[in-house]
Amino acid sequence: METQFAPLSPATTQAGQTWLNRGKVRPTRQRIALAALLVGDGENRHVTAEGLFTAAKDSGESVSLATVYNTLRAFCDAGLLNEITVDAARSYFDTCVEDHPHFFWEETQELTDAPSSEVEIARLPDAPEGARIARVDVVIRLRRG
Amino acid sequence: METQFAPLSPATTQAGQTWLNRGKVRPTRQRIALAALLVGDGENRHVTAEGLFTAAKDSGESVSLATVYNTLRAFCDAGLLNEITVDAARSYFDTCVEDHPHFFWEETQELTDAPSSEVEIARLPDAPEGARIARVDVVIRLRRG
DNA sequence: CTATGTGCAAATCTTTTGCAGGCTA
DNA sequence: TAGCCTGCAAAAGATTTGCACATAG
Repeated sequence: METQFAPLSPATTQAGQTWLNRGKVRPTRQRIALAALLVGDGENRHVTAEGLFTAAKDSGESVSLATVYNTLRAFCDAGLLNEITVDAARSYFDTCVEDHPHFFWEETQELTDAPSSEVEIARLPDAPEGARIARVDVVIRLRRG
Repeated sequence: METQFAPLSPATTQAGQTWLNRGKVRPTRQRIALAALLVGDGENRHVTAEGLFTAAKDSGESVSLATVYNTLRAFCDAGLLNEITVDAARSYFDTCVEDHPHFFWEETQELTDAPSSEVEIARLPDAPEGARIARVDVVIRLRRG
C-alpha cells in the first residue's frame, strides 16, 4: 500500500549518483542509497520521510531517521525534490520537480500524479501588486465512492 | 500582519449564535465568542488556531488553547468551516466552505482568497475507478518580487 | 586537513486526549 | 439529570537540532 522504491543495485546506485551530481550535493554513502531508492529506475515517486526510512531499512541500508529528514530537506534545497503539502500531519516529497497536479487518496493517504494533460487551468489571476506566482498547487482529493 | 477579527459586540454575538444554530452546534459561552470573532461581521476569514486563540484573549474572552482546537474541529465537522492545508507546519480554517482558490503568501504565511472569477479549471480528469472527486484544492503560492 | 554529513537523543511545535468539574437542553 | 463541553496538563506525532564522531574533497 505504499510507494514502491527502486531496488538497490549497481545500476540504480549509478543513477542516484548522477542525480546527486546534478544537484551538486555531496555524495555520501547514505545519500547515494536514498537517491538510488528514489530515482534509480527513473520512475516518479511521492514519498514521506517515514516511508523512505522504512525502505532504506528494508534494503539493508543503515540510515537514521534524522538523516532521512535532513537529506530530504537537502535534496529539496538543491532543487532535486519538491515538497508537496496535502496533509497537515506529514510532508510528501515528489521526485518530479515540475509543477503538476496531484491526486490525494484520502482513505489510503496516498499521493499520486494526476494526468496533467487532463487538467487545464484556463485562467489565472494576476499576481497581486509586488508579488509573483511561485507555483500553483492543484490537489484533487479523492474519496472512495 | 494577521487576519483581523470581528469585534465582540451584541450584534456580532447575535450573528455568531445564528451561525452556530445553522451547524446545530451547542452554543456555549466559548463557542459563541469564537463564532462572533469569526463570522460576526459577515466577512470571510482564514485563521489558524493560534491566531484565533490570540484574538480571543485580546478581546478579553478567556478560552483555552485546547478548546480553540477542539472548537475549530467541531465547526469543521459541522460543515461551518473548511480546513485548508497549505503549510505542513500549521492548519488554516476558512469561514467560506465553498470550494475556491487561494493565495498563499510565502513571506507572511498569510492565506487569502484568490478571485475565483479569475481562476478557471477548464478540464479535470475523471476520478479513477472506484473513487470520486471530493474537492479540488487550488493554491497559488506567491513570493515577493 | 577542513568543512560538511551522520547518528543519537533531546528539544520543539502543533495538535490531541484523559480526566475532573461545569454547563446546556 | 444526562450528556456534552471546558480547562489543564500530559501525551502524541512529525520534524529539527546540539554535539561528538566520521568522512569527502
